[in-house]
Amino acid sequence: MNTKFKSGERVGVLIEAASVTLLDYKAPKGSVSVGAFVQVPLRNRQVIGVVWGAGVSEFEEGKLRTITKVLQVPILDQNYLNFIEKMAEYTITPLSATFFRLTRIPEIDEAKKSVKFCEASGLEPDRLTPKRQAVFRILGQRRRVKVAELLAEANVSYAVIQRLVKQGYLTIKLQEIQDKPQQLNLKNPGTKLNSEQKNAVSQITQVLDKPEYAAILLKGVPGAGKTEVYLEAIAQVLKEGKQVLVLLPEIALTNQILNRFEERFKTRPFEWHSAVSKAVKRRIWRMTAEGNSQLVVGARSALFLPFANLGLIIIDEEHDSSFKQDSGIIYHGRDMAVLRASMCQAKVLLVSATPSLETLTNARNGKYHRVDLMSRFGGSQLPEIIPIDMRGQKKVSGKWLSGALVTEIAQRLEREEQSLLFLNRRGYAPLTTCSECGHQLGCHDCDTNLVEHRFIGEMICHQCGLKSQKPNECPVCHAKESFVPVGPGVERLAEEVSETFSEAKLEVISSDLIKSTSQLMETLDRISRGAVDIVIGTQIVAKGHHFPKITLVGVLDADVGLHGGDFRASEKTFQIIRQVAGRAGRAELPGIALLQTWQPDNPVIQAIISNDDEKFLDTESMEREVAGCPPFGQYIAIILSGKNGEKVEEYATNLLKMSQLLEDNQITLFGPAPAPIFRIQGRLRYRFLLQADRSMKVQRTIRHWLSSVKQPTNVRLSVDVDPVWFM
DNA sequence: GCCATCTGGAGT
DNA sequence: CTCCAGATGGCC
Repeated sequence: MNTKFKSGERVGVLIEAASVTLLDYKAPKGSVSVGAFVQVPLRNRQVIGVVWGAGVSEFEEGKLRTITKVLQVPILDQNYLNFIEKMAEYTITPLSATFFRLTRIPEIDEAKKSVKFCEASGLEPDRLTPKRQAVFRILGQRRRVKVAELLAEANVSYAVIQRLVKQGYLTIKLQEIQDKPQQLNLKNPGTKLNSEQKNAVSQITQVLDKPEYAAILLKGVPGAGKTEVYLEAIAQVLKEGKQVLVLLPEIALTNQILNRFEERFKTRPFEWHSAVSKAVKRRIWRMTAEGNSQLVVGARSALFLPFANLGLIIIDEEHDSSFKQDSGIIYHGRDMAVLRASMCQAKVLLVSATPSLETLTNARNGKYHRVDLMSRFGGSQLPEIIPIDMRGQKKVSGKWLSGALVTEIAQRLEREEQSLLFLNRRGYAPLTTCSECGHQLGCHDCDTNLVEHRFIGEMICHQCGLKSQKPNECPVCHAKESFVPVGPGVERLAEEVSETFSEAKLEVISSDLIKSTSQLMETLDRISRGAVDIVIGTQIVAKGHHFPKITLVGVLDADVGLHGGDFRASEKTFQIIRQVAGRAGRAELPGIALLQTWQPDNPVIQAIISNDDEKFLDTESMEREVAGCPPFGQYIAIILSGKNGEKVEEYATNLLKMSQLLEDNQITLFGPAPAPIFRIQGRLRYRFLLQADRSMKVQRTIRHWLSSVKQPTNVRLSVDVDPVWFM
C-alpha cells in the first residue's frame, strides 16, 4: 500500500519543470497518497506533478505552498515509482524527464465519462404539445431513458427537454460509464501442441509456479511454434488473476499476430502502439491501473503502463533492435522489461530464434532459465545454408548475382516457386561519385553519403532523411552528367534481376517504398498468394512474415557490415541472415539458402552456416576481447551536440580533463580519443564511448563525473547506456 | 519548461 | 548611460 499524507504534511512532488530534485509542498485538505497525480503552484502558474514521497528538503517551512488539488486519476503503484526511479538511475537521465516523457497521463482533470439519463418527475404538465406528448409517451413505457435515445425516438430537440426540466416535469441524472473489465476466455483450449512444445510449456510452468521474479529465454528455430508455447504461459498467468504484457517490435504489431491472440482468448487483447488513438489509450491506461485489463500487446512504450498486478512480460523477437529507443529518453525496452519484472516479482519471457548475445550469455551464466525448441512444427526441415565463394566468380561491373544463384532462381521460376533475394541496402546505389573528379555526393547537413533512390527520383541522406534532387553537374569540377552509381542497392539489384529474368514478376520491399502498414500487409499478402515470382527486400523481409511458396533465399552480400567500427555488426549479421534464411521452405516444400560471400572462412559466416550460436558466442567473445572490449561488460556512449562547434568541443575537452575520476573507478574511455566530431543535421556531435563492468556503481560515477563539469547552454548532452549502434 | 533577473556588448 | 538580446538559474 502506498504511504498517505495528512493535510499540511510535507510531501515531495515530482514536476516536469524541476530538472534537479523534488520540490516540497504541503499536502492538501483531506489526504494525498504517494503516486497521486496533483496540481501544484509553481511561481505564477499551475503545473502537473506526482507525489513521490515524504518531503525531505531543507526548504523553509513557512515558504511551503500547498498542493492545489489531487487529480481524479488512478494512483500509481509504489512499485511503478521505484521502477521509474531505478530506470532513471540506470539510464543516467533526470528522474523528471524519465517519468514525464514515459508515463502517459490520462484524462488529467477530465471528468469521468458519463451518460445523461432522463426521468419523469411525476408531475404532469397542464399544456401538452405534440412534441411533449411524444416525450412522455416514451417515458411512460420506460422509466429511465438515455437523453440521446429520447431525442431520437421522440424526434424532438434538446430545447424541448431543457424546458421541461426547468419547469420541473423532468429530471436529468448523470451516470458514470464504468469500463467493462477485459474478459478473456481462459477455458478455450489452445491449438494442439507437439511433444516438444508440450515439454517447453511444462518447463516454463515450473518457473511460473514459483512466487519470485525469474527470467526465461525461449529459443526456438523459425517455425517451431514459439507463439503457441507462450500463449499457454499467458493463459496460465491470467488464470492466476495476474496481468500479462506482450512486447513486440512495432513492425510486428499487425493484425496477423493480434488475430492469433484473439483466436486463443476469443477476445482481442488491448493494443498499445503509436497508431492507437488518445481516447483508447486513456481507457487502457485507466483500466490497467485499476487492474481491469488482463492482456496488453504493445510496442516498447507499453512497458510504462501502470499495471496494478503484473505477472508476466513477454518480449517477442527479443533480439530486435527496435526495442531500443535511441533518441529522447534512451533505453532498451528489453532490459527495462527485465528490470520492471524483477522489481515487482513478475516473470519475464524472452523469445527469439536468434537471441542477442547478452541474453545468450545470461542464459549460459544461469541468470535466465533456458527452454529450447529445436525442430520446426510439422516436421519441416530448416533450409540448408550453402555458401557461395564469390572470390572465384568473374566480376562483371554492375552485376551482383552469382552464376549459382541465377541457376537456382531459374529453377524456381520453372517450378513456379518463389525466390527471395536479400540485400540490406535501400535505394539504387549506396554511393554516387563523379567519374571526372571522384567527388562523392554527400549530405549538406551531415557527414554521410547521399543515397540515390531512383524509383522515387530522389537523393536521400540515410542519416537525417533530407531529400534532394540529383544535381545535373558535379559541384566540384562542373562536369555534366558525370555521376556514376557505386555498389548495389535493392533497386539496382531489381534492375539486374529484371534484365536476367525479363518474364518474372518482381516485388521490391524496402521501408522507403512502403508507405503504410496496410500497404505492407497487402504486398505480403500478394506474395503469399503466389502473385510474385521474385521478392527483393531489405531487412524488412526478415521479420516474422510467413511466405509459404518461397523455397530459395539468396543473400546477396553476406559480408556487408561485418567490418567497420560497430562491434555489434557480426551479431546483427548473424541474426538477420539466420532469420532471412529461415523464410525458405516448409514441410512438403524444402528450401535452401545461398550465401554469397567473399570471406567463406570468416568465423561469423561459418557460424551462420552451422547455425551454432554457442560457437558464435565463443568466437565473438574472443573477437571482442582482442578488440579491447570485454564482451559483456557495460558500454556507455556520451553524446554532446550543438550548433556551435567550438562550444561542443570545449565542453568535451573539459569532460576529458576530468576523466581521471572515471579511470579511478575502472571506467575506461574506449575507442579513439579524443572522440571525433561529426555532423548530423547541421549539428556538431561529439561522442565518447566508455566501457566498464555491469554494476550500477558505474552509473553513479558517471553521473558524478558529468555534474563535476558545468554544462554550457546550447550544448545538449545525452547518455546512451548499452548503445545498439557504435558508430 | 518557464520566466524573472543578470550580464555584457553596441549604440547614443 | 540606455537598450536589448542572450545566458543563467531558481522554482517548494
